[in-house]
Formats: sequence, C-alpha cells, structure tokens
Amino acid sequence: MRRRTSERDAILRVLQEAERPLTPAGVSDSVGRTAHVATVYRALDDLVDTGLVRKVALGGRATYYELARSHHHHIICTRCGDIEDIHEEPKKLDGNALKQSKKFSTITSHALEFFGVCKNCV
Amino acid sequence: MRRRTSERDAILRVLQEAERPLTPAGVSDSVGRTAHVATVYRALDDLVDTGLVRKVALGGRATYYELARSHHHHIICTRCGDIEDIHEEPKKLDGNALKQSKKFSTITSHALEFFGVCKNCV
DNA sequence: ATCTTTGCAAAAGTTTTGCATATCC
DNA sequence: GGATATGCAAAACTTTTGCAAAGAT
Repeated sequence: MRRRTSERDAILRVLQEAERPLTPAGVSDSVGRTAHVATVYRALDDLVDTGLVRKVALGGRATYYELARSHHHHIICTRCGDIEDIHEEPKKLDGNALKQSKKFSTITSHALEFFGVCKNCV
Repeated sequence: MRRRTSERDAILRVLQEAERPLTPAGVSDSVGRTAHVATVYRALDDLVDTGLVRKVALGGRATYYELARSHHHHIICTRCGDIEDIHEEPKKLDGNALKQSKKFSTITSHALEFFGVCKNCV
C-alpha cells in the first residue's frame, strides 16, 4: 500500500501552485527543508505511477514534472523559456500514428512539445 | 568558421549508420578512441546548430541525437525500448498549435513522441 | 507490530569547462 | 599565423541507492 505523508502533500501542493512544469530541483527549492531532494525524486516517481503527476520531456538537461490535469502540451520559448499550454485532440494524433505503425498495436501515451520564440522575445 | 575534422566525420558516420537515436555516450562508444566524450558533446552541439543533427527528448535521463533526415517522430516501446519512425505533417500540427497560442507568433520546431507496447512485447 | 517512507551520505551517471596542445584553413 | 577543435582532468549537475531512524496504518 501507498502511504500519505506530509512530504508528499507538500510536493503535490507545490505542483498545484506552479503554472509550469517543474524539475525535481525546482520542487525541492519550493518545499524547502520540508522534504529532502531524494524524497522528492522518490515521491515524484510514485506520483507518476499513481497517475497524479506526468513526466514531461522538454529537452533540457533535467526532467520536468507537472500535475496530470487535462491532456495538453506546451510551447516553449527558446530564448526566455516561457511556457504556454496547448490543447490537442490526443485520439486523432494517436490514431494517425497507429495507422502508420507496423510494430505497434497500442499507444499508451504521447508527448508533443512545440518550440518557438514568444512575442516578448521577438 | 566551422571546421571539418576527422572526429566530426566519425561522429556523423556513426549517426548515419545508427537506425535509432543515440546518446552522447552511445556515440562515444561507437567512435571508440577516435574522439573523446567531451569532443562528442561539443561536436553534437555544433551539429545541432548547423542543422545536420536533431536533439530528441525521449524522456530517459540522457539526451538523444539523430541525423536530421526527413521530418519524423518516434514510437518507443515502454518495455523493450524498441523505436519505430512515424511520419507526420508538421505544418498541420504547428498550424493548429499556433491558432491556439496567445503568446507565440512563430513555431520553429516541435517534438512528438509516442509511447506504447510493441507487438513483440505484448 | 509491521511495512513504508524519510534523511543522510555516498555513489553513479551526465554534461560542462579551463587550459595547453594539436589541427585546420 | 591565426583561429578553431581536441584531449584531459576536474568540476558541476542530475539521479539513484543502502541503511538506520522515523512515521503511517
């Protein structure tokens, strides 16, 4: 069984209040000494397993995590790093991909990230 | 100016012969002592700038690189790690995303990765 | 009481950097 | 010759792990 602890509550709260995906280090900074970095890593892994949190690969050196709210993707500004949410129809994407695939019969998830220069940085 | 060296040639050759994206460590293993790991990192960065190579975020702890051939994405098997190429119409994706965005007026690139279980692993 | 989670500290893995030397043009 | 790239070694990060102590059910 999985247990509820004050550390995990704090980590979830941080993710809820963040308006953008956070790295484990970012989460750790926000929770301060409430939870050790190692705990943040372990808790994030568990939360991903649980389905409450999603792992986001934005291409930087670290991994990002965000609360698993409604299905969406991101546009990332390659100059300032600003991030905006983009909503897509996942079924259409997955269906098109599956139609082309010879090796796969099921797609369980997908990641779609856009990169550009935001209006502030142009 | 950017210079052509035997190390970069070797690195490009490795990427050409690979049928899947490679990590810097993977490239380094393949080129052997022809190029130092630090050289691989620097060369890959330059090759990305040049546009010959693309950076691929597959969600693992390391970054992957592949030759920038025709525009495509990947399906990754979450059990065995097998990878298959998927071709999409980038303009349609980017156009839809841009239509929704308030902060961005240009999209320079995007990354789309699918995850599933391949037929061998089912 | 038992099983899970935490903190700490150490290790493993990834990426970056300074500097002297070698290489390219 | 002058600018750029390389190797090496060290440093900076990111992530994982073993273990004893603390906490949850």
